Amino acid sequence: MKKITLSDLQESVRDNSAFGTLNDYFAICNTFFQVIQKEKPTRIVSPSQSNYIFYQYAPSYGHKITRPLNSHLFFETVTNFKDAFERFAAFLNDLKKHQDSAVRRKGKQNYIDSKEINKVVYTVQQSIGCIGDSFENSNQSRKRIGQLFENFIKLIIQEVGLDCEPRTINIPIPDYPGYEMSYELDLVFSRNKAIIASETKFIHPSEIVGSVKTTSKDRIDKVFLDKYLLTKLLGRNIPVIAIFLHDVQRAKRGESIFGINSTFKSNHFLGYTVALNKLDGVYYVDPRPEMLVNDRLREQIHDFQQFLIQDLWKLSA
DNA sequence: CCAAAAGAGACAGCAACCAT
DNA sequence: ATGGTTGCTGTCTCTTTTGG
Repeated sequence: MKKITLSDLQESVRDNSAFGTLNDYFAICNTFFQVIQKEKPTRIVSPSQSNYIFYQYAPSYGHKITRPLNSHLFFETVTNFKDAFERFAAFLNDLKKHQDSAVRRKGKQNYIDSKEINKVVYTVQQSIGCIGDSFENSNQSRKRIGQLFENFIKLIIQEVGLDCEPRTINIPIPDYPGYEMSYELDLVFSRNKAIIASETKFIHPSEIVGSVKTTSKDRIDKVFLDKYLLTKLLGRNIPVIAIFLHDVQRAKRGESIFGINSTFKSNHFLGYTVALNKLDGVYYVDPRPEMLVNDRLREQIHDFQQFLIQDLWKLSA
């Protein structure tokens, strides 16, 4: 059998046809751990925040450094991850069967309390991110990582039984007859199966718009603007939610190149909330500590697991 | 008052999609 | 095919705020 290397994984990330099912995501992550175990890249603990670590790849990959990984969420070992992914898949199956948040009453409370859903999603996506960080062409990697995260979330939402697809809609511009804006939406989802296929250029009242990005950064503005524009130009309230993986990046901190920076602009977030509109849900797989501490932020920002178990069902009820 | 941290903005190159 | 538009994200740099 051929030995699997990091460049094989790079190949997979570049392959646009390689991620049609959740199992494809399991497979690449699982393989990533095998490669890590074999090639043993240097593991570095961030001096500025000790729960974040980096891997540094071998000389043959240019000593490239991965993105920061939150060790509270990242599994790091093959067996732990394998078991956790199986529990994750089984839980999605339960959600699909019951079609509401009631599963939490059926002996699943321990699993829910463990917050393992966030860990599985985080580990899968960050392992893909780490593979991307070994690319020669970093911009190609960024593009693919963003696409793969969007696709991953789409598959999860589909897996619990909803319709969910990216969509480009045309919004008519009032006062300018014949003119319309073309507007790309990351995800549109609904429990109302039949309706979606028929109205692909518009948003049906039962549908929710989801914006999916790995970090909010300066693009948080766009999410608020989406809600504002869609609601204003379509003449009715359009529910818009946002799903982010995290909001940290590596940064030089004094002498060290292994520092951590937050990329979440909390004051802009609150400013947009007041001046434009409140979003219908903001979810992080790896929330920043301030989001859980600050009362204003805590009202609006929750973790991804809560979206999947509770809010998704309330929103689309 | 100064150093460090946080905030904000700019940028890179690629990809997807669409109209022509 | 071609060109225009929109979108992707990690890092660098510059500015502002913080805290001792």
